[in-house]
Amino acid sequence: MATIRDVARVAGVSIATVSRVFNNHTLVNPETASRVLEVASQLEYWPNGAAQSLTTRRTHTLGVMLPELFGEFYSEVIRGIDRESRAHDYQILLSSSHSNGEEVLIAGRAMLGRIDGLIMMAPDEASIETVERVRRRVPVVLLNPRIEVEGCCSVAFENFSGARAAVEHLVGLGHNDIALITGPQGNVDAEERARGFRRALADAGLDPDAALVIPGDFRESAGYEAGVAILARRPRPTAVFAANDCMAVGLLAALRAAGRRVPRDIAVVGFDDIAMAAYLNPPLTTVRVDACGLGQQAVELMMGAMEAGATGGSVRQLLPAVLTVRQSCGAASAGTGYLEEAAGGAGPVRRGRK
Amino acid sequence: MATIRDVARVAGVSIATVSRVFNNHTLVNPETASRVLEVASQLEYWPNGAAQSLTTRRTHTLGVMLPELFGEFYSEVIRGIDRESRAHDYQILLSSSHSNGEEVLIAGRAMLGRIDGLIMMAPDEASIETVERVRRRVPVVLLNPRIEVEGCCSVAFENFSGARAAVEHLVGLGHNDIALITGPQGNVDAEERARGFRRALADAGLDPDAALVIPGDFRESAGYEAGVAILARRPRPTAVFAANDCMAVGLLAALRAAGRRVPRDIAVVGFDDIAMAAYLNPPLTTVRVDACGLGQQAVELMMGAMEAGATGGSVRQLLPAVLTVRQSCGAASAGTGYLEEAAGGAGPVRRGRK
DNA sequence: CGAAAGTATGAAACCGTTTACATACACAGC
DNA sequence: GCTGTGTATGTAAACGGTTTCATACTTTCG
Repeated sequence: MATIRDVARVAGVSIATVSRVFNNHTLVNPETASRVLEVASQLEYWPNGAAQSLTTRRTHTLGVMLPELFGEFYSEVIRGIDRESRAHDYQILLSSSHSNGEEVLIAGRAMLGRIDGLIMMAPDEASIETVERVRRRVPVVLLNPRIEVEGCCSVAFENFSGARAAVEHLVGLGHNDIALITGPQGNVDAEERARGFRRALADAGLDPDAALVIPGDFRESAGYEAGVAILARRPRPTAVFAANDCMAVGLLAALRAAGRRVPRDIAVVGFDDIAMAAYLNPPLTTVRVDACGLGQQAVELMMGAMEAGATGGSVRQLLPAVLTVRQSCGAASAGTGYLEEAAGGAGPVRRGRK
Repeated sequence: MATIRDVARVAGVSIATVSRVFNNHTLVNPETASRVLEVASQLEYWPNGAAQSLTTRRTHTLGVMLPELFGEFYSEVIRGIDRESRAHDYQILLSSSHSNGEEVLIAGRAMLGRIDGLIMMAPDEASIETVERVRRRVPVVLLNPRIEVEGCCSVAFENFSGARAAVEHLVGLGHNDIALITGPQGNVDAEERARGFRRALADAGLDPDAALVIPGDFRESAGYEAGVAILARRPRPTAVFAANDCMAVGLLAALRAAGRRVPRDIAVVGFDDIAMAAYLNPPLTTVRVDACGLGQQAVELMMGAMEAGATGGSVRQLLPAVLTVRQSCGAASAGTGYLEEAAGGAGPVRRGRK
């Protein structure tokens, strides 16, 4: 509760001097300084953050806005952001699970004056107004943006080429009736992955429009239901590409419940490479994206943008999405997925920085 | 960049009126109000958060401090905090991965004046000073505290009884040579779980000191190494209790790599019930704790504490830890763990709120 | 010895809000 | 025509810091 004034009074100096001591700005008499420090610690004086950022216009805080905080992917992103922010001495102000543009606007408003920059995940049309308004005061970095915004940096995954590689792999294994379980409509990642799926089929001389496409929503339950639908289909597809791993998990469960063997009866490929993918039965072939790295990249771009101020251009960055072959696609001949990766005596692998 | 003064000037009113319009405080002439609103939107005026919290002394932000942001457990906790905060219109200021007391203190200092309350995870001796200092200004809620702090609410899991139930279950299945893989030294959860382990053995007439205890650190790799050590032991334990699921995952991998079957050769029980536990091969018997619920509870206690101000007592809350029997312990006779839970046509279960 | 340069500190303006208090006006009741 | 009551708005003082500029006191040096 002690303010800078209290410290000044007790120490017998002016508030300017106290401020100088705490920001070791200009040279202060060492004797005075130690006296001030002494009094400050006695009074348990801690500078008030709000007041500081009001005058300095710096908050040492990064705003983070997510559409939802659901599933492992998002928490990995946050972990990446958090880790990198800490390295740069920034804290993060989190606001998530906004379902519509109005909410996003309110959240953005609440952040204003409290952040030095904003990292926004998967902005869509509804949140574009917020982005524009925030952008006029602090730098904004977009994660997997649906639409690029003039003057904003962005980081995204190579969803398209990742999905294409996955489906090409299935085609290469001899499959020519491949089903797709899509992500939620309107989701960029989902759409890009669907586009990659179609392109791979087309490139292989197959008709994308003839393929079975089941709408999903990135959740496990959607995968389960899709599995039921796929099993009912005649002729039955010989392979399925799920637009994310969560749905692949549900799909595997549905197939198992029906007594089908994977990959013998049906091959399955997912997307994301979540932590449990390697532990599934069978280990899931999927496309690996480094969610944590995405967050880190975003922070690094942000640091650059803050340094450059309004003069900096807007960097667009693409992070790789790499096909990771395990057993659910039927390509791997031996090993257990987990062991393959863990082998070498070094113990289990961890997905770490970069 | 427009301030309240700009709006006032253009609209031809005083700043007080503008402020009143935005806080729809006392009655303002509707005509004046709409004019102010009009000007404000034209000027893209957004109130400055830092300035607001300086005068009102409310930030609508909760501080969250974690020792590390690693593994699914923590991200679940954050999700719970985030979700509940949003419901109460609070944002969260996150600061994590502090390795020593000094860092915690700095982080706490940076938060001061920016938060209305602090939720601190797993505080130890090193961070106690920070807690004490913060506590003098805003309410503090402790998560799984190593030491209770006078005047702080806290939420924790019933680690002790959960672990005891797990080990009792193994004993009930006929095991009398049970090994323990511990968590990191100094971690409360780890120690409580170890205590539950010993108690269960003692209650069953077995000597806790005779049991094989392997020090771990909650990471997968520690579980793997522990597995190797356990297999080398003669006579070989017939069951293992891992202090968390991550280590159980590593353990299972080590056992599989050595060609041992679980639970036929060795029974395994974990703790936490992370998402992948039900998907492991075999599905992992473990003790379920609701990490997300922990976060939510913390926020609810915080809301109460903020309302009560300094007058409120300090609530201590315990959340249940429930044994969840799957197949790795050898008790379940049929089903696949996943299917058992997912059965009923309702699709896969999700761990949701409460 | 006096001017110039350097060091240590204080006074006061400012950051962008909220809010207690004062003021101004309109209208009712006597 | 006063006084009393509402309503609508303005003035100015906080809130807790940072920072520019001014001031006072030492040194240094020609």
